[in-house]
Amino acid sequence: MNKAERTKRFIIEQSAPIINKKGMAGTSLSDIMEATKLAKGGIYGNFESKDEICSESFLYLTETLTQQLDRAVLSGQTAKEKFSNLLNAYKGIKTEGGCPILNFGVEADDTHPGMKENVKKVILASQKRFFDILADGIGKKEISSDLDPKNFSIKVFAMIEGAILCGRVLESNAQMQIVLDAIQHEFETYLSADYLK
Amino acid sequence: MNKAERTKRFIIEQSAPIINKKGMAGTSLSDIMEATKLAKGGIYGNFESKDEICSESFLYLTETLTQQLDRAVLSGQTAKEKFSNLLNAYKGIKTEGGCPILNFGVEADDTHPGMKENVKKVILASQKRFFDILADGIGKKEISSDLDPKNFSIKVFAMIEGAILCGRVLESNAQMQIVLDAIQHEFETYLSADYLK
DNA sequence: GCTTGAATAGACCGAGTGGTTTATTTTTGT
DNA sequence: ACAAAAATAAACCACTCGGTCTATTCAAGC
Repeated sequence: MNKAERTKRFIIEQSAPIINKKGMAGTSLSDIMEATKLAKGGIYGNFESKDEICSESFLYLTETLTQQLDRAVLSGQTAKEKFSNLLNAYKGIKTEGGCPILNFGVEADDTHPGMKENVKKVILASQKRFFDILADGIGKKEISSDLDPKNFSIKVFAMIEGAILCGRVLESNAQMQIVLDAIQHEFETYLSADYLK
Repeated sequence: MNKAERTKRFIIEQSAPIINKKGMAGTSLSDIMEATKLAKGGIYGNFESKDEICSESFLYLTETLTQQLDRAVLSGQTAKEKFSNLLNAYKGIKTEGGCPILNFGVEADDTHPGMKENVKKVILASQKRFFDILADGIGKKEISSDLDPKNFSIKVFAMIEGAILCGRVLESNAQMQIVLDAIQHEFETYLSADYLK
């Protein structure tokens, strides 16, 4: 990684949490300059525009998140373990400023069609992460085929994002805990007897 | 309602959907001037600051919403009817720019403590609307006491807000429909036999 | 170790920001 | 109809915005 690449990465690392917190419109170049201690030229030598910094920040944030979640899934053997680990990973995540899907999604939906496409991809990938675990578990008779993996994935993802919102506004993790417990409980009702420890 | 009050209301009516769409930071005075066809003096004669317009816009949006939802609840006799009507009302709502709880909540959480308090109240009131129906239904033996009204309200609200986010970003109502159907179905499993038509 | 090209700081740009003031017009109560 | 009060338009304010440009500094390849 040469100097330019290192600087680019450094700028994104410093900017991403700020943009995630204050929003794209709410973050100014001077915010970024202050966070990076770089002058304007140093920023624009590495990026075309503020928009580009926002895009790459979103990518950076979601990649970090994806890594954590994927690792949690991989650390499980059975579908039950994978699902539970994934759920727990969502609880453990500590992205400064909250979930970037929520933050960027809400801001982009009416104003930034390009960014909306990025968020769209991440939402579908997040739901697919649940879906794959469930579909695989059903295929292996670990999970009852009464469970509709598509609908359940959608429901679980919606619940988690909603709980993140509530958690941020209410300044409490209580509701997230309630939601995750409920999901875990409902999931277990679909487990085949052999897998219910 | 005298002229001043009418003008104030007019400005809020015109501004609220814009702020709901573009966000507080993303909406400029000139946006509001253009929407109202008023000059800057006309705006600042009626409001102290842009912040005040944002606050009153949020109040206006949520009051409108609250009315629709409360009306849906009142139009039902039994807990089952009330709950189903409320769920359906959420589907029918057509607030320009999406749910203000989501929009304002996400933008305010890290930057506007006052606004965050406003959103907090509306979230709790929204959850309470579900809670009251459920608690009442349980009291009247219409709903099984196996259902925890507090946890279920939280779960349902989170799911709906998450589904709104997905609907906006994915530009489709499909996920909202899936989520509402799932809630309705789960709710019905708790209905006492007498009330299951 | 020098040359070359990349990286940087900071002055500068025009446009737009939220907000104020003033002079004028419009509405209102009598 | 008229006087008082409210409402308005628009010029004006200082400041910040995103973005450009140039002169200088830096780091790397030979």
